[in-house]
Amino acid sequence: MAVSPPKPKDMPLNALRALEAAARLGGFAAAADELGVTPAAVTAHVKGLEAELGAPLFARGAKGVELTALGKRTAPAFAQAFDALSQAVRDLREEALPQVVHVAALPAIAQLWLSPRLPALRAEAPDIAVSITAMEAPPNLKRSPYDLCLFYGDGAVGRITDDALFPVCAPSFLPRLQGVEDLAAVPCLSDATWCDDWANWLAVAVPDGRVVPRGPVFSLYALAVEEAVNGAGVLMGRRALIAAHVARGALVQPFGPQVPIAEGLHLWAARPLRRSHPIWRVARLLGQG
Amino acid sequence: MAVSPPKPKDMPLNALRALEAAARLGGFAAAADELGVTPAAVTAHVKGLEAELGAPLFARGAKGVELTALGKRTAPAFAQAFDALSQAVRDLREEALPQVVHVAALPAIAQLWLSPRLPALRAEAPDIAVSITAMEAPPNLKRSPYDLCLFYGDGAVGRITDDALFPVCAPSFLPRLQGVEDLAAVPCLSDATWCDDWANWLAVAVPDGRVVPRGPVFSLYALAVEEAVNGAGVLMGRRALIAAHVARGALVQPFGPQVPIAEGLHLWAARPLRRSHPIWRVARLLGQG
DNA sequence: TATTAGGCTTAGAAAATCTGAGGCATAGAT
DNA sequence: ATCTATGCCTCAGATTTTCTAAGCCTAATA
Repeated sequence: MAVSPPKPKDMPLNALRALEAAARLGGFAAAADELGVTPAAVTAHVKGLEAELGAPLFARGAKGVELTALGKRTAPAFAQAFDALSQAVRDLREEALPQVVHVAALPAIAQLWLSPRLPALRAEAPDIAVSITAMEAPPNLKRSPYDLCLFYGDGAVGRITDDALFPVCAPSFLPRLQGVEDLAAVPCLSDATWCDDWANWLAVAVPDGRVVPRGPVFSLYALAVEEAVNGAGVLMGRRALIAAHVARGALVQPFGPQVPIAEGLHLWAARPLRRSHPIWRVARLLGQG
Repeated sequence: MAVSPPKPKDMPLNALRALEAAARLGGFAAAADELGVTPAAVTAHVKGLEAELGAPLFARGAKGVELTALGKRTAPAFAQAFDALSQAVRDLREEALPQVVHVAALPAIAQLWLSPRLPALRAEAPDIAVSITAMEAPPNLKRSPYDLCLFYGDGAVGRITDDALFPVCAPSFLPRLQGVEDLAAVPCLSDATWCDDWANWLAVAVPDGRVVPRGPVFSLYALAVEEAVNGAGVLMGRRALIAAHVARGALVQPFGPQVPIAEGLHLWAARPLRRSHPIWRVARLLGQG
């Protein structure tokens, strides 16, 4: 029976967060990814909790981990608590700096769609600073410090614009593209993550389907666009992203139809907002632009 | 505009906890005490948050700190979130080890009142393990991993027993105590935290009040009791705590009245419990004993 | 005027946390 | 049946966070 200060240490908060993420995402690797650490760290955290608890929270299998009954019963409470905490942090940030709006967007969208609209945004709302972070996938808004997300998606809510595919090239490149069949003879630029765009367009434009496009692949769509502008080849363009270049004549459509795609640009916020709120104002200005 | 992994680090959880505690308790020193760290650590945490936030959360004054308007607005959300988190941890612990009940008690109560009752408790509920932690002040049940608290208090809810003061000594010491006035001539044992007990009893027993007790002071009441049993002097006893010694004849009351005191033994739980719950069973068994 | 209480600062120490490399086991593919 | 990919584990060492200790400062109190 100890007397004075036998500090009954609580469980470490970071370990609890790891547990929560692993439980919610169904795996240590996914949790590690969300938390921005290695899976080994998550392993260690969960193991520490289980050791202090004296009972396993996950059943380990070769195909991954699964929550034990104990974990299943207790995990939701942690999710809620951390949600509340994240929300509190977001509110705190916002109260402290109400004039900064953090936008998360796909790199291509950030550079090709959002960037050209920023001057107008600044003009309309000079009091608001817009900070943009590019990332491959939409963040978990409940856990990340972003106010708005701008990505491709396929619902109706939050849709800003639909999109369509069509080939484009520099005006100087036009002579080399008399018809669709010329595609087999010129470099066909494409993006690594949208590698299906060519096939999807060809399926409509050349249903007989004997044209197989070849050409360099870029990991950044904006790079491919730049190359197309420089006359490096023909690009399968996404209307929403190359509209500015087309409008200014830097890119032209040599032939063929515009093929609508299921996904369009979507903009959404972390939560409902008052109409007077800076985040809401930015969303409205972007949605109209 | 960074591209891939510009990890937008969240605020550190431990710093947020320090902020919450400081806001709730109204000072860094108090927060440090609750968290079991030095005030310097709390200072650093809060300063870190303020730096990242770009706005002060506390107004520093020489007499302590006070929340700024920003802090006042945002602190409650953190308190709620951490409450939820603590509750989740408590539930987790309980689900994992439903048969262990953690009791927090005043050292004197733990040793002199609770300890003698443990054998009966074990007999009645052999499936439950009772773990006891002694501490000077009741813990914040919302933030500490204790299931039951056993301390002196003065309400009606949760009261187990009232208490009263009267002098006691070893039977071998009786000859030296013919009357109240002899108190001035013998060692009067007392406890450091209950230093008023002698005065309170004398105020009733000897209203004229010319007796001034002198004698060793102990930081642990149980030590004073032990010394009294060993014939070292006369102790101002608290009935609830020395009942066992009196019953077995190790201590006797030489003279004078029993003076009721306002505070009695109180037992309370962190939250409402089902009657079948181990914690509830322990509480009931203690409340009846 | 001394004392006390509460907070700040700094440098250094301690502890938590993370990484990186190597392993193991299973599932599905060749 | 063997190969490959996935997902997790372990361990040692590195890094970062967090903490302490000691001294200073200010305002209120005695």
